[in-house]
Amino acid sequence: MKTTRNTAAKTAVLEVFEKSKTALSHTEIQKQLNDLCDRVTIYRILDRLINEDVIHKISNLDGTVKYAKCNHSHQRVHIHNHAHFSCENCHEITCLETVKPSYIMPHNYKVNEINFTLSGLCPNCLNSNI
Amino acid sequence: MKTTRNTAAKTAVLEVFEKSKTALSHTEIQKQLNDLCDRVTIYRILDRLINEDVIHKISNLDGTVKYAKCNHSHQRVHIHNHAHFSCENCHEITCLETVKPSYIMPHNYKVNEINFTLSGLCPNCLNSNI
DNA sequence: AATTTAAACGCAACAATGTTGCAATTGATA
DNA sequence: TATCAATTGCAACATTGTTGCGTTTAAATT
Repeated sequence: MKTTRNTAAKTAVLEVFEKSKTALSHTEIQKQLNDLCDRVTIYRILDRLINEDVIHKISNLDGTVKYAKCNHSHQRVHIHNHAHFSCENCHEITCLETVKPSYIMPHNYKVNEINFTLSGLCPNCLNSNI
Repeated sequence: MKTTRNTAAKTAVLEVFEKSKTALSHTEIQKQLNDLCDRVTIYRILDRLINEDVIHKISNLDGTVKYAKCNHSHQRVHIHNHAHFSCENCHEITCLETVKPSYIMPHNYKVNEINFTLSGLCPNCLNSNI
């Protein structure tokens, strides 16, 4: 079995996630790291963190991709079935841990994963009277 | 006001959509058109068709983007709040027009659009005993 | 049918995002 | 400390999408 290592770059990426309340894109992470490591290294760290179930990947409506820390629900099988909110004004993406959609599927489909993303105005931008 | 024209390329793109039951990516459309027109032209046609509310854009879980014909619900405001199903085996994306999620939002959010994508196995692949 | 003109097009160039191969470096273990 | 596989940097490449500009063309007007 392959082991995983704690490197300076990985620690730095994790710190960036700890400090952020919202989901981050690869580019945003790169800027915050301030050239501590290569662009490619960040991609590989993100891949590892996803495999380790430390972060999860979010595909936004407009095609952009972001990453967010997982709230450790101590379950054996970790499914990200919570919703994400994408603000049209500030472009921040937040996890709505409490929002879980209910729905009725047609027969003959096997659902393994769901992605529920809402977009509009977040509380911050709504209050700013945009 | 700007007018819109019926060009050979646009007609061909529409025919491709008519023939397809599933959502299509830009690359898939290009292949089916068999170099009838330029890559860029397809992008511009897709943009126009979205503006005309003839097709809609779907961002998949894995970050890929596809387009599908709109089922004309003769409403004044056209909102695509139906679900999409993405098959993990054959990678086809289909619109689940009948599936609409219900959910409860926290206060202070203004929701303008929702994206509900489910992934797993479609009926075809489920029956094939993958 | 010929003229007009803005929409649509092709081409080239560019930007953003993500991937791969490989040699060099480094963390963790013995 | 020596070892060795995990990790990294670098270069190169692939894919996807955008922009500018000169040319072509649909369709309305004459």
